[in-house]
Amino acid sequence: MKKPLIILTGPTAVGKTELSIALAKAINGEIISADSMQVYKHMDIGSAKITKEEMDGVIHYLVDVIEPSEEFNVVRFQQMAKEAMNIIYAKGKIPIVVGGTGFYIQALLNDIDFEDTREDASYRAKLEEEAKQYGVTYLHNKLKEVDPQSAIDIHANNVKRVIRALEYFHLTNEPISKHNEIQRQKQSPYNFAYFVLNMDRDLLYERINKRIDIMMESGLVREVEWLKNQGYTSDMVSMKGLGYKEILEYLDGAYSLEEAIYILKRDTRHFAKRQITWFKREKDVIWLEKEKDSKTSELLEQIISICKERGLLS
RNA sequence: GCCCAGAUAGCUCAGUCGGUAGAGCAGAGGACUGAAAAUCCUCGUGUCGCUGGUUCGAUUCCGGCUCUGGGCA
Repeated sequence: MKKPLIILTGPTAVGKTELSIALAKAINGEIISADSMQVYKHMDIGSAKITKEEMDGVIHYLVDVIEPSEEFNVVRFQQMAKEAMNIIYAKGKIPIVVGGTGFYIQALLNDIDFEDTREDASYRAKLEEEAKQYGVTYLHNKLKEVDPQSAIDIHANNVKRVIRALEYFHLTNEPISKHNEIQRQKQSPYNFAYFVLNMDRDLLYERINKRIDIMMESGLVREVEWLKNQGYTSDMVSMKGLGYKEILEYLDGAYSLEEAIYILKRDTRHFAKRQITWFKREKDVIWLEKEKDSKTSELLEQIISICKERGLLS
């Protein structure tokens, strides 16, 4: 018998948090965050991290659990999220995965197998050096030799993914394209309902702009200054997050605060668009349209009735 | 009031030695299977301010008008 799993996602600033709390309370569930930034400690304002008050007693996993200097990625997410799910199931409750990182959700939902494909930092560094030295085409040609399918799928300019494909081959002697092909066939081991909350694009962009103004008022600059003073640097994955990257560059004098805010708003809008593109491609997704005057209770009703239809709730 | 410079894509601007135009940004679409808030790909028709004139033909040259900067009074 497949175990139940509810997913609630959507682009940044659409209003996932509020709805997720209402949902968790209504069905006595617990929340697992699928957010690549809210996992980090000390990064509260820029990641729009849920506060203790907002949680309102609902138990959250994977929020505020690792240091900004630590490595975090899909695989760690998957492991930690699975552990959290087991704890929740043991209590006889339903896990609700909430957050905007589509890749993480996919890895968890379809239980993608990453086991035999560790990363090799020194080999990566070597390839990065080669890309700099001989250009992106050189690396891409290298990939063409060992994994022609990936060379077709991955654009030469996409150095990160070219490197990952080469690294995969280096470690396993198998093309990553084959691995992807197999993983893509996977069916989810869960009885799930995958909700994507979305709204009119212009309205969403307005909310994003406004949210960033609020972040600035709440002291985003101070937060980033503090992180900088703690020794966290721009080469860390955590500091590449939206809000951190831009403010850090402002603090380093790359541009004025006004420019930094403009870029931050713009890049956050671009990010939201990419998120939507991701969810459009995912199968078995249930879109929830949030209108300007939608009430949380109405959206909640929709979610619950669909969950009941699918046998997730009685 | 006079002088000068502008007025071209949502914005900033380029350009057409007269044959109805193109960049950046914004915006849109897409990819993604151990960096994913990362990384990468694709997409440019708009009364060329209005109105007369010259011309086979004007966004381009000439005149007038309107508006916007700047200067002089």
